Amino acid sequence: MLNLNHPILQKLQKCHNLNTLKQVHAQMLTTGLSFQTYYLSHLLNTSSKFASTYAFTIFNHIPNPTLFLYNTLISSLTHHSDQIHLAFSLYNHILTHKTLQPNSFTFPSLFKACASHPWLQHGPPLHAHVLKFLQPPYDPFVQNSLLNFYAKYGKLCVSRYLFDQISEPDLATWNTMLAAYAQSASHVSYSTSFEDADMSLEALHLFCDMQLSQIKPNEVTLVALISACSNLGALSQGAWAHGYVLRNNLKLNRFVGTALVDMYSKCGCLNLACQLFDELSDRDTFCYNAMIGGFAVHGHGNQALELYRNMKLEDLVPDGATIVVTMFACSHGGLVEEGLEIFESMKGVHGMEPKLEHYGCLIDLLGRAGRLKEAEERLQDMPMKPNAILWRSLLGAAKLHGNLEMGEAALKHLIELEPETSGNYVLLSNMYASIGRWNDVRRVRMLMKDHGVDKLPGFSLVEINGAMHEFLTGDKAHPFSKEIYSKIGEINRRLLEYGHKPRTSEVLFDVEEEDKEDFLSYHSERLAIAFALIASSSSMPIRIIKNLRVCGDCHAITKLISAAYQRDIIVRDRNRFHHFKDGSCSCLDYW
DNA sequence: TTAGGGTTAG
Repeated sequence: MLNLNHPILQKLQKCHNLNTLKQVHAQMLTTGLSFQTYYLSHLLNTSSKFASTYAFTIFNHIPNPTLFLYNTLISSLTHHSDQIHLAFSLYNHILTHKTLQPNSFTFPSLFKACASHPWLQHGPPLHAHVLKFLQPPYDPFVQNSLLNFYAKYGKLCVSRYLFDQISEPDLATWNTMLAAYAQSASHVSYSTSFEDADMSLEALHLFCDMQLSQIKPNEVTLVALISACSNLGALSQGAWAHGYVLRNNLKLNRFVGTALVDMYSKCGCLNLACQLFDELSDRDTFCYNAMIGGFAVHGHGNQALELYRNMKLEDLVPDGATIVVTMFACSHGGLVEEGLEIFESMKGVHGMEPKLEHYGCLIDLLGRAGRLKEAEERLQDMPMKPNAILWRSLLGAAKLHGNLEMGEAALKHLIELEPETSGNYVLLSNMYASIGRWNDVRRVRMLMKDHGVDKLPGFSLVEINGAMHEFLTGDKAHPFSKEIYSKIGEINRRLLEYGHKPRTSEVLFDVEEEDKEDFLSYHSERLAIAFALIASSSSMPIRIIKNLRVCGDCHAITKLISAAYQRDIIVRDRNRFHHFKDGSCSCLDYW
């Protein structure tokens, strides 16, 4: 064991600059090699960047470093993103060394480093080295770091292939694979696409497989499972996972807690999310971010701001994500001045440099509030190149406030950046349709055709008695299809009595008025609502999850249904939640 | 000495 009372180590503890460290180092070189090895590992275990940089300098003075020493130093260097290149240079030392070659301890930290940009490309060649230098069966640490790497590299199928090769996966291996599915799904976006849903469903299936094996889940397992439920909006399964934590005496630590707060919020149960958040004992910035984000997507701007201010009372410092969710809350709550103040405070108060996503929030904040000119100016003055999300935000604002010229300009940039994304064309096309410029609608349709773009099919999910039912626009595949369409007829007749006039301008195509009305009637969320009205208890709120944004007509009609049928309807669309109750919506028509 | 967990603009 290392003697921590050794005078050189005592001096080392007091070193806070390079000059004093150099003096200590000179003394260290007078000691034996074994002491130097201990000394280095001690230095590295402090995990401070200063220490690992200095250890690297000292390392170069050691005549015959052992593989143990190389591995220790590589691992330490990979903990700091700006020193990863040093870790790889040491790895190359090993490769060129006459008598050394990498072992099972060398690879895991390197694969961890490869799991993030800009080191992703280094992963596959490193995998080849594993095959060259190690003998199967491979060490579980190496296998797990490989699974994790391929998931982050965007090759989830390779992770799964490697996972399937492992005859008896251990706890960490199950957890790695589960987390890979859950993270790949949420990573794409907050929306639910077919692919995201598939990945989250796969996580749920994998958890079932795990239960059939002899491996008992731990907190890490449950975090992945709960995240998958958040992505799917699967409340029953998420609540079951919460129950699992309690039944099995797993710790409700801040990881599990944050995942649950996020899950309840993304499944539409903001009250449960709040209750859980209040009960968490060791909250950190992540917990706050999840809760502020929850208030934000449910349209509770003031509560989000209150929490943002309160986190300082717990000595917690906001990070980049805190700013994003809080500005989102301001943007969707019409709290423009408050949002601007937070953006300005990033640099001034918190010493943070705004990133692309923060400018995104800023443009959305100004644009949504109708301050289009300012939004455009801020976009032009940004220190980095605007991405597609930013232009789409400006396009959305231009559409909302009827500024065609700005919309057209934004679309031009968008098509350059994302020629294959249908949503961009649809936004502009709807803008033309809303003012009856059908020739322009046709022109956009042609443009879509030229670029080989198809309109993304809209779909909605609704949970009835624990089972998820899926509907596409105009879908007739459901076993109760006949009843559903007949219910839609009844709803339409009833809403006419409420004075509803369909907003046919929302239909993308130039068709006869009556046909347009039909087309609107069969948007996927209408089918889902009609089915829920038939199949669920009248005392239960209807919960819908939609992959696209709700169209203006569906939004108007859902408000009326909530009054006419006295049902609370909660819709999670691509961006946020809409709580329909007694004829109005929580978004205050500001979405 | 080495692997697996929560939040984030449209």
